[in-house]
Amino acid sequence: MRLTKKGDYALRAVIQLASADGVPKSISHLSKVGAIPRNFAAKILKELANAGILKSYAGKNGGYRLAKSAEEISFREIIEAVEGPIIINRCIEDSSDCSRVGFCRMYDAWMTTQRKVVDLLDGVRISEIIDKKIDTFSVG
Amino acid sequence: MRLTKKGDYALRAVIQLASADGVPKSISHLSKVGAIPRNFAAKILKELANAGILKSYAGKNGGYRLAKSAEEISFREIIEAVEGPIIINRCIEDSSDCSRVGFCRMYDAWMTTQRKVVDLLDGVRISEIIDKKIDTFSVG
DNA sequence: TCGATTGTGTGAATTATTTCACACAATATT
DNA sequence: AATATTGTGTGAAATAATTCACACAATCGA
Repeated sequence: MRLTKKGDYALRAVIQLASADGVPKSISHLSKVGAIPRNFAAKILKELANAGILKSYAGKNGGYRLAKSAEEISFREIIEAVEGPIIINRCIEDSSDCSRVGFCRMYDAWMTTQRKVVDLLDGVRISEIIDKKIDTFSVG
Repeated sequence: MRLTKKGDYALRAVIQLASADGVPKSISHLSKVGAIPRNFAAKILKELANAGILKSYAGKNGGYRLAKSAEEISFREIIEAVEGPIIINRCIEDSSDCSRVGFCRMYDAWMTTQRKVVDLLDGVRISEIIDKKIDTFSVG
């Protein structure tokens, strides 16, 4: 019932890039400034790019930048990109996993709760974080 | 970002007991009917009792029953009883864990989101599940 | 072409979760 | 009181998930 470090790292990186004005930032830089282990950062950034949140540029002066505007990127999108779909209870994901299919009275309740939580996280946009400018500088 | 099996099991047991009209049900029975490994069930039920959600009765014909009404028991309460406090992001729980304390722009956003999620889960009451009577019988 | 950069795949280390065993304490029924 | 039944508490084995390192391939810019 908590965000993994991977998800946290992903958020940090995206926040960082949202403040970069479209200039690509390298894995090493994002790793350093976000306190993310280098190779783990590489894997995470790659996944964010696969999800269409970031865009990668290879070669010198390359790196990652946002693939769309900060208004269009939500907490949910980032979290799901690296952690997989937000599934509040397994039974929603794969009911074959549950021997009680068909007569479990919890299913509807979970479906409803699930949707509410996802909507909630979908409502939190990266732009909201960025707008709260803090003079201390950088690190998302 | 998902409920553990332990939390799921806890919910099942409570739902089951909420339909038992105050008659104590044994660990073995709850284990069987809820498809919960026996000793794991014992541990979970004990924790629910410690949290004041259930009440235990030793001896023959003993077992567990609700300690209060189904209206007073929420998803949040049950989940927190067995999984510990719902902490959506570690930094909220223990900021010393984060090297970025003081200049991280995410903290406020997490605090707000955290509160919303907890409120949401607190709003889901066991009675809601029970009220949706299903003829198929039992197992929460 | 050279050097800096990203992409990929494997797997190990670490941590968390899940499961269970075992010995003991408490209670109710007879 | 005896006995069967229930819960209590500790801990540890088994599994699964998470986190990260390493090595090398591919790509771009100058």
